[in-house]
Amino acid sequence: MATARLQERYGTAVPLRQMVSYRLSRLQAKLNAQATKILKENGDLTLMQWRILVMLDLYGEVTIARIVRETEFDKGLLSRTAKAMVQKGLIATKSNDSDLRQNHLSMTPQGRGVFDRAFAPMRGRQDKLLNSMSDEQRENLFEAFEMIENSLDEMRENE
Amino acid sequence: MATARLQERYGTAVPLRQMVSYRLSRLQAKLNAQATKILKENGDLTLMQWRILVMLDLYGEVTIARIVRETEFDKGLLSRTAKAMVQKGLIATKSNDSDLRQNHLSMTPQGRGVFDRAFAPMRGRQDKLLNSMSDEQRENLFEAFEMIENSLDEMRENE
DNA sequence: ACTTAATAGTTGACGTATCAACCTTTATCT
DNA sequence: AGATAAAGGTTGATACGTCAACTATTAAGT
Repeated sequence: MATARLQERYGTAVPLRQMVSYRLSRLQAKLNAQATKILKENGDLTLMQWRILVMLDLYGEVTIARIVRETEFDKGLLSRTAKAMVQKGLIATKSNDSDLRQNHLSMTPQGRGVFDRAFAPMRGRQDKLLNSMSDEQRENLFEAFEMIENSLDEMRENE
Repeated sequence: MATARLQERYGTAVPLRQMVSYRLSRLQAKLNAQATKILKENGDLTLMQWRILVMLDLYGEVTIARIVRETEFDKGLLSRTAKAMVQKGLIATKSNDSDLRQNHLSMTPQGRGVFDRAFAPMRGRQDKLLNSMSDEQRENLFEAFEMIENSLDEMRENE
């Protein structure tokens, strides 16, 4: 493989369009920028703050460890973000008597208000993104995500 | 992922699996981590350094502005990365007499050597990722990327 | 029971990405 | 030509993500 590439080699690499990692990182950067902007304009949340609120909306009350298990976000980042959210009055913490390590997070009414305000535009943008494709395409896309992720997880194990 | 745990949903939100932005950012984080590791072990490049080398391999000689146009990477980041690569002897710069603003980047032989060494493992991982799906699935995936990106670009225009 | 391992969470260090300000040089407009 | 805008590139401030070290608490192993 490397030997076949010894001469003229402009374009020996895969074309840009087909570079998975690059394509994804570019797409993700755009999604990120858009979400960040919408959130800033609708309650001034950061993306990670929004994500924590989503978890609280989904599960009602969660620990940081649970969020880590569900999402694989970094626990350090989560810890810092949660701290800031408590200071802003968006969430409350409650320690668990039967396990003193745990710290349960929950939305405050104010947090709920901010979440509700950001929800519609965030949902709207997601729908716009997905509405450009058919149900089947959408399902295929999520399947592809899973396949790639699985294959990444596998590679990580075999080393 | 923990599917059994996902039952107790009282949120208004979409289930996690279907949150495009979240799914993509997680996938991208994993791809990123893997690539970073491979590059570190095969010549000690950073991801951005690798990407610049890929551009040089594809196009022979490029300016930063050209890379920005092709990839939409941040020009500040590119500038800094290129500077570091010159110091490491991976690339050379040559100013253009007919336009003194421009600065053309090209690979040094050493840069070529490093690129060649990293190429096989990087290509291998990409193939592994894509080989887990059929040609059709693969094509659909890239199409989906394009659709989402287009719909993002559109939204950005309409505001 | 007691030692060791695992889990929950916090913190600091560091690299990377993003954004805006700025300087130069070239294009455009009148 | 002269003024203004646009393009190429650099730099600084700042936010974000990642990793590892560390404390406290609980679970497991023998």
